[in-house]
Amino acid sequence: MADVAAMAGVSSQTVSRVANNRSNVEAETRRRVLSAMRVLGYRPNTAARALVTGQFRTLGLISFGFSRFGNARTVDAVIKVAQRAGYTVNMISIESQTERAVHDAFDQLRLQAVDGIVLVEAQTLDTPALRLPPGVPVVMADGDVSHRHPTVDTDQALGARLVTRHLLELGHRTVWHVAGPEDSYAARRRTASWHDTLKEAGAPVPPVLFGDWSAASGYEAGRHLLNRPEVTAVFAGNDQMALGVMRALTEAGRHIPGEISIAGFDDIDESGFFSPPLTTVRQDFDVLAEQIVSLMLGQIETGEAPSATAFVAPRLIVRASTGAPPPAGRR
Amino acid sequence: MADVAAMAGVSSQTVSRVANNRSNVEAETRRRVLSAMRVLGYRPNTAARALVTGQFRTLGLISFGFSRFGNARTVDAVIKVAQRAGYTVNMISIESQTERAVHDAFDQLRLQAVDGIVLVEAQTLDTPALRLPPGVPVVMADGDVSHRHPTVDTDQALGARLVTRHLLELGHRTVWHVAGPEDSYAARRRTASWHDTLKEAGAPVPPVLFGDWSAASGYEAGRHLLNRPEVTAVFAGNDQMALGVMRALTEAGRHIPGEISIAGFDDIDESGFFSPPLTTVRQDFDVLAEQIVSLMLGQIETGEAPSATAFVAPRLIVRASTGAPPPAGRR
DNA sequence: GATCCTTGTGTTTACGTAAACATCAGGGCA
DNA sequence: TGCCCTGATGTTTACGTAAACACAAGGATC
Repeated sequence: MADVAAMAGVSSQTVSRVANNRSNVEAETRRRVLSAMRVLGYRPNTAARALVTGQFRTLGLISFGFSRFGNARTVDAVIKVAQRAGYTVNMISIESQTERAVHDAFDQLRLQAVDGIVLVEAQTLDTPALRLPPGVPVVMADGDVSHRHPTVDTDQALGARLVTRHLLELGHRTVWHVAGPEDSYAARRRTASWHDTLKEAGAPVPPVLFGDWSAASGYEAGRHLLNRPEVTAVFAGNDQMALGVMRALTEAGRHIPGEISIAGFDDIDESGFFSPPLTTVRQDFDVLAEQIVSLMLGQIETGEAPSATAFVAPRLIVRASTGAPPPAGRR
Repeated sequence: MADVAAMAGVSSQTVSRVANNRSNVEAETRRRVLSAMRVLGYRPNTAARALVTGQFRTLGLISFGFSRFGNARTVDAVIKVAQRAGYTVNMISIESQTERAVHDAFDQLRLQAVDGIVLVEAQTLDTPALRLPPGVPVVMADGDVSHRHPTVDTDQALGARLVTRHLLELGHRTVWHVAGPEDSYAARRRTASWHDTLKEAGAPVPPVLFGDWSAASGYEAGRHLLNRPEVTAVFAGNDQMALGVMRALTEAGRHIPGEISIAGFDDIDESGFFSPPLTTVRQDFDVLAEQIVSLMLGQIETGEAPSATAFVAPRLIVRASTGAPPPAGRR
């Protein structure tokens, strides 16, 4: 920086002003400084800048691996949006979802000096009232709304309602449900909404089967469903479990959707090519990420935590895995 | 830090020594300082530390989105290994795979001050001899070996060989291939190895069909294959394309593996639950990540770039989508 | 017993930047 | 004409840390 100042014949402070795009620099001076910067290949030192300003233009992101489709997509989208806003993303991936692990991750990020922290899939924590160390802006993605931090999430309830209604409208007497793990807030909301939608429609509410989001757990659930000849429609908490259910049924010679209709949630890239292609719910992760980052930047700038909760609407994608129930005689 | 020094009755330099775990501090003094640090909730300021040392304990990672299974798994594993080594990972996600975009990402990471940069799936670049700005250690994951940077990758050739041989040994006269995009180095190596394996076995080499890794492109390829009654075995470049091929065949009433055998590459989480479950090749991303990070840290410490190329061996996973060819009469 | 090395500690300094304050020239206004 | 305000720029300082150097005390070596 000193070299640039010398070459341009100005003080280092003026160079700083140009580097930060301040207004009060004469056009001619600015031009000289910029050209000197280019010639010398000057690039501002982030560490020194951060030392003075206390700002790092970096966001921390804590996530629980990429195996859940929604997590991977959310992380990817947040990174891209943050980049556009001139922020870099510092990632931490946690194996176990204990409060302790989250705290450690939090500590590490604060050591690494980030301006704010995004917590993806925060709901799977032991403690619903997670106490995070104060002093850093936080935004929860896909988290429990009761938290004291701003939260952004897909409208899980709406998604589950869309699927359930779709199946009822096809003529099914009721819809069975393979839920995600009980400690997942997203899973709980999907399940609650499925339950409410059935109630509203006056349909009987069958017992819930629980899975863990994996295709294997869906397969298990599917094996159970085989013993219930009255089942004609199944809503799985995500596409992987739907795939597992389909596999179990197909293996047993059941025809989908002729005998049983199956629907999922997420619309992973492969869903359109399952046998048969899967009816599911698509989330808009790009919009989700926009909201997350904008809430975060707002907090960083104002220093205040809005208690806002933003919901992003999902969309029903109808494919070949759902259809009318078989005629009563064949059940 | 000054407060800690005052409370412990030592100089700030001694506090610094304790914080950095230097040896030359008396046990008693160390104890006093540590307790003072705890009481005051002291945490070292990364920016100041980086300003002095020029080290950030941060790795930059450039990746092309998470849609490719291998990328997502590699990124996740690298993050976890880096964390264990006390490094944080700063991620950049690029949409288009042009040299220009990579350069921009590189610049941004250097601004954010990282100690080294990992480039995931570097092979899809326009220029095989990518010229990266010097001065920062680089490790390529899944990249062209001809580059001047150390590279770590799965042994793609071995994987393709395992699948192809497996199919030949089942009695198939030859094996068709749905390849990944031509600009992908991984795809090229899988294809080349498939080709060589057929040659070695004296089997005829059918024309290659190209896809873009997506299930949709696999479906396209599958439709083409339907016109070729002589096809009894297909090796798809990844599991998604294999799924697409299976979908096309199933739709047309073909039985897998009774009439046609299908194999993939990657072993994505869902592959075991396709209809039928998919024979495929599993890569060990954890080992891959270990190698990447260790090569990186080596470079950072010594300042020298080893021209090493490390290959990680994959493993064949045999499931129900492959079997003996149909008897000649039924072909 | 003198010299040297080692060990534990303190003092001074530099890292590169932006904030705070200081200065100076020129223009508007009474 | 004199005052004050504004805009462009320079000067000084602080940010929190670790490196470099200094120094004292004690033990080992000859």
